[in-house]
Amino acid sequence: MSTPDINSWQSVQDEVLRRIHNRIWKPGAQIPNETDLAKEFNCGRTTVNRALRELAESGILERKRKSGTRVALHPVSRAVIAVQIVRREIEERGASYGYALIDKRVGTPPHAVTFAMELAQGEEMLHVRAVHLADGVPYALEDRWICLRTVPQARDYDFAQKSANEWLLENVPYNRATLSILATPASAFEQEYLAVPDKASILHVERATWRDKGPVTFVTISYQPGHRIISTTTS
Amino acid sequence: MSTPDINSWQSVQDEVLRRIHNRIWKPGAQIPNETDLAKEFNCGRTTVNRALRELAESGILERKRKSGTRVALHPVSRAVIAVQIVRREIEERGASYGYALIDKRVGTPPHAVTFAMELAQGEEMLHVRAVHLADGVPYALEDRWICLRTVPQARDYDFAQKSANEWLLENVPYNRATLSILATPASAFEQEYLAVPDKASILHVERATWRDKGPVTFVTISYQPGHRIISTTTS
DNA sequence: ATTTTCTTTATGTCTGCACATAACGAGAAT
DNA sequence: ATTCTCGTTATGTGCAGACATAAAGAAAAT
Repeated sequence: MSTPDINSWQSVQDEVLRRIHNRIWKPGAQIPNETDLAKEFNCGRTTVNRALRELAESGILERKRKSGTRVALHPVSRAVIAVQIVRREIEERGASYGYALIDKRVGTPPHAVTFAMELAQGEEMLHVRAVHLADGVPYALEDRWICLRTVPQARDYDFAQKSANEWLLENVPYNRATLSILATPASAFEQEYLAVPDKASILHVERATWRDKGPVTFVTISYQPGHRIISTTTS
Repeated sequence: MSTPDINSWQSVQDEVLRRIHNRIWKPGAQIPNETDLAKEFNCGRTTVNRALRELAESGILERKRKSGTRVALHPVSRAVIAVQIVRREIEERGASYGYALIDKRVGTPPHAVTFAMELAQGEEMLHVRAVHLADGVPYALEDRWICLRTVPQARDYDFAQKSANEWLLENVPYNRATLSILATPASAFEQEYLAVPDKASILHVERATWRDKGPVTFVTISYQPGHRIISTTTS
């Protein structure tokens, strides 16, 4: 064989990627099966399997039993964004973190919220709003609805010191989550608490979480104009 | 053992997740090592390893050689967004796809572009602008700079029929990519071609790609107001 | 006390082998 | 021709055993 021993799953992956990038294996074309590749690379089939499995997960290859493996025609690359507590986000930028509770009250959530949480209307929930500060300047607004049926202990917790963002993460585990990113002009509320001009363009991240079948919370994080969400590179 | 045989990596993962959700294993706490878990679940260590490895990749567990495995204190959950060609995006919504080239010319890109592509200034690049239509209505604008040094064949390609988006993906492979999401008020250009009112809030996705060391392209996709980027759920 | 070296431990990976499972396609039964 | 059955094939997964490697902690040397 011209290729020297390629006997780590990482090096197999590298070689496969090289062949795809160099069009030795063209988009849509089938590649040799695992057994043959293992023979060529002089390694175990398990090793080849792991290399190819990961590439399939990342969308570069398409695999089907019996049919074999082919190079994806229109690779759907997956951009991964890290979702973490806002305090961490701010601290990672090297800024000092500050937090202020705006209000906390029980009420009936608007349609948009019950819809996103897959709930019928009318149920009372806890509404918590707060502002996260970076070096004393408003960095993001948190507008959160907490389901009191799933998280009754939230009613009595005072969110003045610790943000609901952190409190929930530490105390209420979740199973399932959705995330959605959108842009809107700044609302009057956002204008006031983010201290931005009229009609500024605000980036929002909406996130709903569930614990088993029970809805936990729905939150909108609204960032200062100019904020960017940056994806860590994949493939 | 109280637990019946758990001998697929998927079921091991489920059981581990169950214990984390039920606080049997608390955030920050160490969990038994692979060998012990394999014994308890009556399966091979390989199986446990795969289950735990995946959970570590998804940020739920933190693993370190010798130290062992612990439940992440502040899990950084990873939201995955699918990045694909705009035509597919539109077709998946059940709309008919349309495309129109706005202009194509050679010029010097602005600072923002050369910065994102990690280039010095002054190099001439191909600037292509186009609009993608869903059911005849503007869906997104594509504003793209193509590096003629890396992709010289782009100069002579006529982007009137096929969008640069698709042409590049089919003809110029890339290794590395960055992605960034932001919101801005609609520019005059966007107002005109997206047919939106003054000061509308536009969601942009910026993406730069490289082939080995060579910059390939930098593109901004600007969506209609109200557009959402939705993440596929992870764990 | 500080630094260096060694041992121990848990994870990381590779291997060969086995069997499970999806799915294509040939051939039989209708 | 259509439907059904079944063998073939490639991927998916499980296992035991082995060695590699990072890293914490103990022991030894300075």
